[in-house]
Parts: sequence; structure tokens; C-alpha cells
Amino acid sequence: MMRIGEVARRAGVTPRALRYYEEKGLLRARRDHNGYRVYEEDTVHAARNIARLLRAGLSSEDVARFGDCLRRERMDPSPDCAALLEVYTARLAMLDRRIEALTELRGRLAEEARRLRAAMAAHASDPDRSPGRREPVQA
Amino acid sequence: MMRIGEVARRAGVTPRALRYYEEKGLLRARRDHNGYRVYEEDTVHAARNIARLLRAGLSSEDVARFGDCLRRERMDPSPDCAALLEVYTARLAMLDRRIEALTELRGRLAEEARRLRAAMAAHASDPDRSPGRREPVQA
DNA sequence: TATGGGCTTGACGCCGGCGTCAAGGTCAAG
DNA sequence: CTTGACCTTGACGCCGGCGTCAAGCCCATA
Repeated sequence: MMRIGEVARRAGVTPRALRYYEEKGLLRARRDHNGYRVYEEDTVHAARNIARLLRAGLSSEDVARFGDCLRRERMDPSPDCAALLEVYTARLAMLDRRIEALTELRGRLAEEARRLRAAMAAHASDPDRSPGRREPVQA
Repeated sequence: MMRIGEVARRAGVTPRALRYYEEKGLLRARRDHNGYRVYEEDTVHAARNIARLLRAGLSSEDVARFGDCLRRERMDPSPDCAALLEVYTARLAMLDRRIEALTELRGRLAEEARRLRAAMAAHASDPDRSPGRREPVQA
């Protein structure tokens, strides 16, 4: 039984983040007589897991589907957590698409950079060109 | 000499986008007596180039550094466009970092998915568990 | 009692590249 | 003159994961 500040410190997140997680249905909290949020021990694991998954690029909607599995320190799979697999699978596909897109983009940019470099080299060695141009072409 | 609508059509962007580019210093426009924006021919190329580069993942700040080079149909390099190379290079590095991060994440997710699948398979083949050996665990 | 630290809800800010009204001016054609 | 296409500036909306006030309650301690 802890309050929000302690959970936050132990999980390495901010109280604001914890409230946000709750708002998004990732976390539940009971209330003390004075209205303060009260958390179980395993909430620390949950908060850690949530933050990890979000940093990893999952959306809060994705993470919500992990449900109680989040509360285990090491999110070991079990049959009741089958949804995890779907989420992972879908997300892997998404990542593959994003990686592919970035890679393609990288290729295009690299190509343009290559062209640019070549043209500049040609330019630099062109005798007609800029007589007093000092600076070397910087890589 | 064209007005915004024509440039937009010919460049394949919206008038709103053109105003935005101008606001960000990517484009310049003169004004007609009535306040309408008036553009040169090469603005069509510029707009096309800008849109391309933005779609490619460059920021408008990056693109701003391309300056007048944008106005050439084929953004052929020349010494006064040396900044292009810097921008490309920096951006390639960024892309590499992003791709690397995503790839690493992909690896972690794939690993977790693998563990999960394995555990579920073990569960399914558990003699206590599965009475009739039916469907294989779905991928 | 007064202080001060922790807690509450509510709500705006951010970032980027525009989309999408809103309210109104301009001008050629019918 | 009226229509209607095209133009203007201004300003809010979006999306996600919170950061960051603001205003105010709870409670232990000096």
C-alpha cells in the first residue's frame, strides 16, 4: 500500500504519468479515505512495464491490451495473456513497415547525397570555375 | 507569373501548404496590386522539391537551408549549395539512428513473442491440459 | 497554530505540417 | 448588378504522452 509519489519514485516515472496511465485504463488505483490514490506493490512493476513499452514505441492503446499481465515483474506469458501475442505480432508488422519506409528513404537521400558529392567534385576540378575559392569541400 | 492556385495545381500541393512554406521561409512571393501572391515559374519546382523533401522526412528547418537550390528543377548541386550536403549527411545519420532503434526494438519484441509462443505451446501440449490434440497453436 | 510537503482535479502547452472553417476583398463573365 | 471562382488573414484542430501551472485539501511536525 503506497501512495502515488512512492510508486513514481520506485518505478522511475512521474506522478503525472501514473495519473495519465490510469486515465488511459492502463492502471487502476483504489482511494484512501481522503481521496488519495492507494496502490498495490505490483503497481511498481506495472508502471515500469508500461513506461518500457511506451518508450519501445507501443501506443497506450496497445499497452492497455496487456491488462493484468503488466503487473508481473517479468511479463511471463500465460494462456490468459494470449492477447499479448496478437499485439506483438501486429506491432512487429508495423515496425517492419516503418523500418522499410525509413530504409527506402535513406536510400533516396543517400543517392541524392551521392549525386551532390559527385557534381561538386566535378565542379571543384573544373578549371573555368571560381578562381579564388579557398574552402575545400567539406565532407 | 502565376497566382497561388495555379502554382498549387502544377506543383501538386495545396494553397495552404504554399502559404505555410512561405511562413516558414521556404518560399518567397511578391504581391500584386490587390494583395494576391504572385509567383515566378521556378516556384513550381521549388514547391515540388519542398514537398518531396518534407515527405522524405526532412524538417522544414532542414529544407529552409536549401535556399535557392530549391528553385532548380533538378536540384543540381553547385558550390553555393554546399549546405545541402551537410543536411543530407546529418539526416542520414538521424535516419540510421532511428532505423537502428527500431530494429533493436523489433528484436526485443520478436524475442518476447517467441517466448510467449513457446510457453503457450508447452501449455497446449501439457497432458493435464489438452484432452484432444486438435488445432496447432495459431501463428 | 503555522509551516510545508504530498495529494487532488482541471486545463492549457508542446511539436509539425498542414486541414479546415470563418469572414471578407477582387474581378471577369453573364 | 450578381454570381461565383479565386484570393486574403486569422485562428482553431489534430495526435500522444505527458510537463507544467493553478487553486485548494490533508496531515504530521515544530
